Amino acid sequence: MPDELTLRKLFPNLEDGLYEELLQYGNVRSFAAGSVILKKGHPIRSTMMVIEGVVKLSQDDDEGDEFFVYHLEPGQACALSMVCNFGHEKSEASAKAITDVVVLSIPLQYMEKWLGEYKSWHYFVIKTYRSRYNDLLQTVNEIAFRNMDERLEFYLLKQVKQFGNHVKLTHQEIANDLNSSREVISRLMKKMEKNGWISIHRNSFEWLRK
Amino acid sequence: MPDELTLRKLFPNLEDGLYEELLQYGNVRSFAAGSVILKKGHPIRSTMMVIEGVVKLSQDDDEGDEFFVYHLEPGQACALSMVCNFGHEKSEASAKAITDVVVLSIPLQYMEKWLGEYKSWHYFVIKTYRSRYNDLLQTVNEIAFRNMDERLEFYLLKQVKQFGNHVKLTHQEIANDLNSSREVISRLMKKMEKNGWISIHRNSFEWLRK
DNA sequence: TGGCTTGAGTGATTACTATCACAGAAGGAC
DNA sequence: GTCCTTCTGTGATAGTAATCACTCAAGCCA
Repeated sequence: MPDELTLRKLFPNLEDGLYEELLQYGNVRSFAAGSVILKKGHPIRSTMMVIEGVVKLSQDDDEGDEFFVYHLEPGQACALSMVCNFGHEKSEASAKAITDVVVLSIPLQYMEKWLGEYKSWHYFVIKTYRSRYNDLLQTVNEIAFRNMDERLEFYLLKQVKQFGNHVKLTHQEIANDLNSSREVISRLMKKMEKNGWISIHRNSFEWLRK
Repeated sequence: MPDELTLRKLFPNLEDGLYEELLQYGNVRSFAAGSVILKKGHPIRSTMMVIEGVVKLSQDDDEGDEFFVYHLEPGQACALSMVCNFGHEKSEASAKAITDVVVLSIPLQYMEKWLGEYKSWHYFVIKTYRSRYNDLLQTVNEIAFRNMDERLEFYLLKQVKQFGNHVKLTHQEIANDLNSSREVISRLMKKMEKNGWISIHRNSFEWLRK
């Protein structure tokens, strides 16, 4: 359960009154590691501000494949769930709790109301969009121009940055995130291990290279 | 040279005073078809609102390859050039005039000033982000999950939607936009022609399918 | 008209990735 | 320990796209 001090640390530079309203009208919601927060095709009724844990955003296709787009960490908010004040669109992507997660869920009417009342809020919203937009651009870059070995390297580095040198992921999970196949990932990681970049364990790997 | 009426038509629902300020402080800039409006790596000093013509946004890699991301048409604005009020970032992408283009260029200080003064302006900015964000998500979807034949079909349809049934593009240009090669595009388009979807001319093609 | 440039068509080859088919290893359950 | 499930490693094969090497066609222009 977040208090005002936590909010101030995670989401700095908002107006005083806004912190109070966030606490008053936001709903604290917890998700266990592995659970689905937002599913493709479902309507979005609130904005998520991440308080604790890591949320994985994926782009889904019609066959149920999930393509990793980016992580949200504490202090970040979901851009997808900010679009809906202008319509009642459905989610194109899905969000999943990777670790245990606590979010502050802001009902859309407040989301919109505060846009008019708090300058810091609309800066926050715009900043959120900007960050997620840049993340997406980088993703486009990688899948448009890079081969699987480079994409895997970028991907693993993102995981290491998020979870530390020892990352718990199976080859199958990595393959899903990159829309590839387990065998391909297995081979490429074996090569990285031979080069001394990583060491491979069951269900996890360790990043060795500086 | 746009007048207030034109602006009102292209960018509806802004406040009265804002139209006047747009005309007063925005700079009208024209670009000939084919010229480069914004280049990767250059700092962004203003926001572009498209008045006339079509602007192509591309994501560039380090080797100079350009990957088509989306079109901007009259009444739209460039999300990329809206990020900079929070820093002095450089462009990750490039913008090119496809037809003769007229844009209203808004210096960043006004861009930011109006965010505080005009509610309609920050809605406009957020709406712009939202649209471009969704465009990007669709792009990710296509390159992550689709084969070249499907991506080509999507691509050609986007061109047709933008320029009408008869589109002037060489196979080489299409290949560049999709980060593919001329021969591949040539073969796939030949197949589409055999299926009666298009007819191929020198420097152009025609969309036949309903 | 003939040369020249640019764009398009097509076969052959190569590279990368996906898929199939297993074998073997690790670890939990009993 | 033994069984069983899950994860990983690896060869063989197939499919898609990129690259190479040409030929041919269209249109300019002198």
